[in-house]
Amino acid sequence: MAQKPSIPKGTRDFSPAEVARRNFIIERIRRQFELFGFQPIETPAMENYDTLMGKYGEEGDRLIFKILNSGDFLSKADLSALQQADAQALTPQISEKALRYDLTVPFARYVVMHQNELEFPFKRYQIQPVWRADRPQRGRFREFYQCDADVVGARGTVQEAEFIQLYDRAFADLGLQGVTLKLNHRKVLSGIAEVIGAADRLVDFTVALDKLDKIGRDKVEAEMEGKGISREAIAKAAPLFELKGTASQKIEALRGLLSGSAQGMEGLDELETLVARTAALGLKAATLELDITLARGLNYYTGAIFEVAAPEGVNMGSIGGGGRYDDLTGIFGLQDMSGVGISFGLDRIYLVMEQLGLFPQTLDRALDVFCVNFGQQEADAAQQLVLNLRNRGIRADLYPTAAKVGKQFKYADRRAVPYVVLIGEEELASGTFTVRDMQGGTQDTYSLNAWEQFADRLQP
RNA sequence: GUGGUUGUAGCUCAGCUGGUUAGAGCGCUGGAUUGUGGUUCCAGAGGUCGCCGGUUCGAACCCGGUCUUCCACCCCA
Repeated sequence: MAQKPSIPKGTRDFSPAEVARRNFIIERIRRQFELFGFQPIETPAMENYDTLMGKYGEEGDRLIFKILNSGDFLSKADLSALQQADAQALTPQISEKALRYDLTVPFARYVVMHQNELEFPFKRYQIQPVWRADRPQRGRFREFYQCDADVVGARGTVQEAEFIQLYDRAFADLGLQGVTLKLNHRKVLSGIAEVIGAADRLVDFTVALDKLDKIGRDKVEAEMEGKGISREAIAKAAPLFELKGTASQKIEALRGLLSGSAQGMEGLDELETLVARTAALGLKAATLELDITLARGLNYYTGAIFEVAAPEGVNMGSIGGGGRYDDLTGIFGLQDMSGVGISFGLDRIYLVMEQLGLFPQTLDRALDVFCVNFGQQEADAAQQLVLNLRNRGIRADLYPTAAKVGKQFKYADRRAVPYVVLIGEEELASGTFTVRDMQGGTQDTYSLNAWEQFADRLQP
């Protein structure tokens, strides 16, 4: 009995057309990464269990794919945890590796391990798959690609401004107009929590605030209260719910609220600098928006926070995100190494571009010239012609068998080949080949010796 | 992790309150057309009804479990 084939939940196969489109996105993003001075690295699909655990919060730990040890792993384990059905205690006993959950923590590990070989500030980019044991949904997979660019070893806001430009150029290069670059600052969030007297409830406060767009002010306030934030504190935060206007106007309004918080004012100064610099440099495809409700990755971000929203009308979670983390390498023993980075979510960008019909049609064409096979002798001549064309950089192929001509034409049609070459008995006798323009339906004849005339027509 | 949803031919889907041989369109194969695709006509192949178990004289249909899909949470790219 044949086994019914399947792949794990949340994973996908990619067809030739899909790979061509994914590569299109990757190439454009990579081009911008390199134009901005980033260098590529790659890291293993698996990291040591201890490298990953505890870096993404409790929720993150749950979503990390753990790899079962090989061999007779039970004999080495302390099985009391198994008897008590305590998965949390048992897992480290039987697993010492895990699949990469993101590209940032492996990068931090890389920087610490290779610190003596690196030139700081070190600018790296990395385009690789990551794995999360999440429940799949549209735009949410268990295996997906991230495209990250990070800089470590430099402080200041110049780099943040660079990343805003990088985002914008990449989306412009992809032809994806209308994305929103949301900007916030961890110090501003901390400052708010400080001045309203809820500094110890920072995460609960920001997580609730983050839902403002989705559930509205009343429910946000109710959730804050439910998390133990006092009514008095919530009342003090009222100006947050009424922020309006341009980024500068919002910053002005926040200065009033945060005047009692040194770090809050520091965050506002940085945001103001970033907004001003971005205004001076200009944006091609994206708009910058100050969003005080943006609260992501608070486990390690310490400065500016970025998130990218798809163009309006496209139902998709964030298609990118990033921020500054002052001490990510500290946990691996390298202190005072400030970093800042951004990430592009390849799979979500793909879905957005597909929905908006932004992929170039030429991506569907994998072959420029297709040569019909009429039999042994004709095929010999055809093969030589095909090789000549390939040497010119033209994608050309010869059908492998002398199948019916109708069938071969149908094949060429399916593969969207623009030109079909015929070298049959007649052509062979006269030393020529016939070219059919599949779109126009016209046919021309060239001498085999003058094949470059045909090549010139394809590549003027 | 919580709650819901989906699964029938390669694809998109019909299939009544359980009842004989499970259908359509598209696609596929062959032919009309032994040197011409995308149009047309004719013929044909193709299905353990996701999987396991249960109820029943009888299950694609009812029940339980499981896997999968999609959705809302949680969280996130």
